[in-house]
Amino acid sequence: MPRPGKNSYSDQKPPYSYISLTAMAIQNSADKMLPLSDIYKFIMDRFPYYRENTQRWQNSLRHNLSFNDCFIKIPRRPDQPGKGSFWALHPDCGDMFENGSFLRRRKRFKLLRSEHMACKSSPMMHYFHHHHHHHHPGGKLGTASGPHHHPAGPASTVGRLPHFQSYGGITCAQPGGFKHPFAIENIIGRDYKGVMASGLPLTSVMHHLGYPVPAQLSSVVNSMWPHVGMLSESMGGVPVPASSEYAPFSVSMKGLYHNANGQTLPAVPVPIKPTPSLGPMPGLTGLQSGPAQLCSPASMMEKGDPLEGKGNPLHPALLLS
DNA sequence: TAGTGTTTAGACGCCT
DNA sequence: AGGCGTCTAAACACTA
Repeated sequence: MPRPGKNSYSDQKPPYSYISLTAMAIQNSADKMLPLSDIYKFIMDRFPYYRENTQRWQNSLRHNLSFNDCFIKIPRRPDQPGKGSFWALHPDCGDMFENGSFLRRRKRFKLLRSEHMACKSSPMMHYFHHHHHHHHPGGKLGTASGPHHHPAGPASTVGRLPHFQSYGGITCAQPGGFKHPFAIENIIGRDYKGVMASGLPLTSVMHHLGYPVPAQLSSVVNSMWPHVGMLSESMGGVPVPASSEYAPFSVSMKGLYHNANGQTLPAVPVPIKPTPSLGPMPGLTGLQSGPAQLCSPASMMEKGDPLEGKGNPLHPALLLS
């Protein structure tokens, strides 16, 4: 049984899918969003295997970003020039992975067509188009590139909310607090909790984009995403739910409502996929099992769990520490 | 021009 | 067998 060394992955392919690797990179960032180049960088820094054949895997990675609904594109602010957009995790993608492990993906995160349509024509979009169109001189808000015929789901940015989708990955709650060895927290590093505790995925992105978030948004949120009503109401001043900590893969609810200075922030719409079986805020109990809709970071191992088949895999935490 | 983003297509393995 | 998820390749468009 080979024990992991610092460079254990140097000559072999890490047991993570590109989705996992991308999710790791994004989760590891302070703002929960990264430009493509930084995602590349993260992967190459952590996994020497990917320092070669860059064209191949980077093409695949880009494909995944575009193809998978769990990744959302966030436009750059005018004062942050550069190539490409930022990429973040869809707040509803958390449950993709089992036990918070990046080695196994529970299910594919996919927006429904109706959700794409709803997003596209949402009043929220109108709001932001109206108030913040200046952020997009190019006007390319998600390249609406015709009908989606991809069998596995629309890959274009149609229906994505270029501004709003940027909650930058409300991370995933892990029911029961179980820390899978391949969980993001262990994979990325010890400061993960600190990052998560201090970061405001939603608001940081809002700030990043320079958007004011008026209270009137609450009503819009309620009309668009009734299932997040609790969230919007809470953000309007109602105290946050008692169980506001969702370790290890979650963001404190406080983080959603308060900025770094402890100020209460207004509502921010979170286009969480409607899930009839869930409560107002999916996964807020922190004890959910089953079809939780919280963002559980990923664990992706599409080709079987190495814990089962190939023996105990190398512990990523040992690589990253 | 290089990097970025989208889309299509084929192949493979796993699961039901 | 069929569905699904992933990987790879490639073509193409857009943009800094």
